[in-house]
Amino acid sequence: MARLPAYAPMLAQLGTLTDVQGDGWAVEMKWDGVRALAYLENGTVRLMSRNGKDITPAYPELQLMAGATGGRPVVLDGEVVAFDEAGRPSFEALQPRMHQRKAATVAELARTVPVTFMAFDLLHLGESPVVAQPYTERRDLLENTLTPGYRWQVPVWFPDHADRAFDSSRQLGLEGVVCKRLTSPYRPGRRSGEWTKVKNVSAVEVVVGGWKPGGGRRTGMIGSLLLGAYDHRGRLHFVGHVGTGFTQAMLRDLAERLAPLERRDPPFDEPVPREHARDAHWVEPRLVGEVQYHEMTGDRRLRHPSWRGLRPDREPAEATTAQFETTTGRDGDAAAG
DNA sequence: TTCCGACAGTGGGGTCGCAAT
DNA sequence: ATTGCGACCCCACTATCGGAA
Repeated sequence: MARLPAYAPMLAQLGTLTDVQGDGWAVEMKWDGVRALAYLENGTVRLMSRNGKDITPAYPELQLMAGATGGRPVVLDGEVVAFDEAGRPSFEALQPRMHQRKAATVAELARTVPVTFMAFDLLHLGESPVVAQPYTERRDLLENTLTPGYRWQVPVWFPDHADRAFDSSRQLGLEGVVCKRLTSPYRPGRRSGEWTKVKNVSAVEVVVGGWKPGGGRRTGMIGSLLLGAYDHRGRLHFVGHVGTGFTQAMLRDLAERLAPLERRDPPFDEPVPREHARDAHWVEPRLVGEVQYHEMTGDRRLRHPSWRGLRPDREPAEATTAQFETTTGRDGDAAAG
């Protein structure tokens, strides 16, 4: 029997809701997990990461999926997802699973969160590639080929109305939506607007409490900024770094503004972890800037932060941790004591 | 001519494994 | 035993270049 050919996953382009107005779109929820192509043949499941690494040993429970196609060899595109107690996809819950190089023991598995494979596309069926067929055809084939199981699903898609689906994704605490052209073929390894992702992002104001020098092309310039926000008692908390989103001009401007604010000690009212404090230059917490981010991590740090620019119209006191609480939902402020 | 896509290179949070201390 | 570092996973972003539109 012929071995299944290797594919590279098609990638989505980042866009906004205005990019996906009108007819002809399939709208799917965006799952916050690990992208994987699943090769099902000869009673086994082989999982390959976006970069072509074999990640099969990390997710042994997905081997059961091998029996879900009636013995037909297939290549599936999907996302490996872990869910938190609230039933929402949680990249944080998935992280302990991601680095497994060898098959996990039963005892190890019992201590971790099980994963679910969300199969959203079909690239190969039996002896034939189906990548040239349009989205709708591939989805029909997928739904008729893969029998859903306890640890794998074929998530639904919606025709058009990306705005409504996007609202739902926000309410459900999901990452956003991915819109795909109904007529588009699967283009392995390519990134184009035929797949457009629209992500839930939040913007907050933060105080610059320090900076770290850059390396490589950023040698002699700012590498990243150390950010803070004030709690309701006026204590300045460290909320992470931002190292992207700057243009060359912004980096020069920031360096000029930060130089006269330099001080000896960290301005934060809590210790900054040593690995973050190393090489850091501290400044008076006067500069307020806007940062876009995806979510807060369990350590109350910004995930996927990017710098938007200075906010000279804001006072440092306006950069509050309360901004984060409204975006993360539950909290309870127990950390303050 | 302009625009798009691919690539390289910078930066982030996080985990794990290994070598140096 | 601790620490530092790179290799992975997720990513945002800038700057550049060649080719398509």
